[in-house]
Amino acid sequence: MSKQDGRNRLVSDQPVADVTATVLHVDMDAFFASVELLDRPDLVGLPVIVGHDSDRSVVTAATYEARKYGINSAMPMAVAKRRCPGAVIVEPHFEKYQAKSRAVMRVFEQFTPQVERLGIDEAFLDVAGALRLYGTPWEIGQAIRRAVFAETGLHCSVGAASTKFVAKLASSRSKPDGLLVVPAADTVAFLHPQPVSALWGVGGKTQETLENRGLRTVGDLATTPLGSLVSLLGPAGGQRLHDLAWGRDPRRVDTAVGEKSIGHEVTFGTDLTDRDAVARELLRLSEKVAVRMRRAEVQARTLALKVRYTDFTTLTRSRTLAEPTDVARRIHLEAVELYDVLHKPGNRIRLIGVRGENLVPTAASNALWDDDAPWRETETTVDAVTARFGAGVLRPASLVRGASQQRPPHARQDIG
DNA sequence: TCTGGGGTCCTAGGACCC
DNA sequence: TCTGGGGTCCTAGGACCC
Repeated sequence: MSKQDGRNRLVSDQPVADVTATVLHVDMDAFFASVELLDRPDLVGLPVIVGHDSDRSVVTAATYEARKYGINSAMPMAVAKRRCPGAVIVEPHFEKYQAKSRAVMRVFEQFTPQVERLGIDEAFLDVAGALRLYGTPWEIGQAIRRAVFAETGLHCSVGAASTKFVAKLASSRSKPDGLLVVPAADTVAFLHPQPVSALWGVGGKTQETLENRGLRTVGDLATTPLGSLVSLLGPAGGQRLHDLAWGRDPRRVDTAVGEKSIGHEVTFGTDLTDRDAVARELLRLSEKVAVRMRRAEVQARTLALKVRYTDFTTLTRSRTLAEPTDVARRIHLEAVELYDVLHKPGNRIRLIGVRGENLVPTAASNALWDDDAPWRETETTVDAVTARFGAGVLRPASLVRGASQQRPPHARQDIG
């Protein structure tokens, strides 16, 4: 069974026979920092911080040795350096993390195709169909941890439960390098002593709201009438927290979760005041966004601009287009127009960002003007195009290769 | 202590339509 | 002349997560 160890972890260090905890959450331990240590074995055992060593940056990741000094990710680098002046600061290498991430995900897929990636260094696995082949969730969890280490040299922690949320909480309680199985029957007993901040979606603000009402543990939330939680947190938030407090989490492991938006943003080393300098940055960001959208074969129906001023005031402005786009110049044009409405001489811009939202698959609309794709006039394509742009678009001229680069004329008019 | 960059989800108000 | 309710879309802001 599970037990608390000297480091305040909860771990299942002996085999657990349970077969109800078929949702696994695997979370890499101090992922970015651990990847860096693979190339720098001389730093093992030292407090290491991954991040840019500059005024305006924050900690991206920290080894457990650094965390002993109270250093956490998202903490301002200046604060981290003050807390541990001897810490070694290492520049991040995201391509390296991406590569390791792919290697780790491939290990997961050896155990089950039911893998839902969650960010770069975690995943949910539904192992219900793998029990016959690989044994109990406990045995599968241990096998995964061994295989990940053998394949990548990295440690991970595994939580096993009957729902996603409890599995995720279990992995976090078993860190680092642990495994915790929470059988379905033990769920409520496991949850109720936890602090409210253990619940998914309870951050600093919500925690404060709840504690002001005397609600400190998950058990407190569970015994609070649903109506009280709803009036405190809104209909969705109240219902969700009440459900989670009783271990109810209807979300299934979903292998096909696609991106809902694609964006890039940048914080300047020195604030910008010049409108044209901002416009140039917007072009750079627009190009990055466009490239990623084309790679993902999606287009954005809505474009959003984000601006943060010196005093940290943050504004967003967005516009929904008459037809979706993945073209950098077009994204840039909209972003600059949105910015020009806000621009005032003397404004000091700390951050600027561009994001494409309301993503739609590229195929149907692009078939009209994509020179690389041979035009195939099928009934379904015609129907799809007609539904989107109206019948007038499908004039013979627009079907000629070469002329196809032109957008349907009327699609231009009602933009903006 | 002074706050990155990638995202998701929720709320609320207004427009618009039936 | 004054006034309904529901549904959907759009926009802006904020909390939260990794």
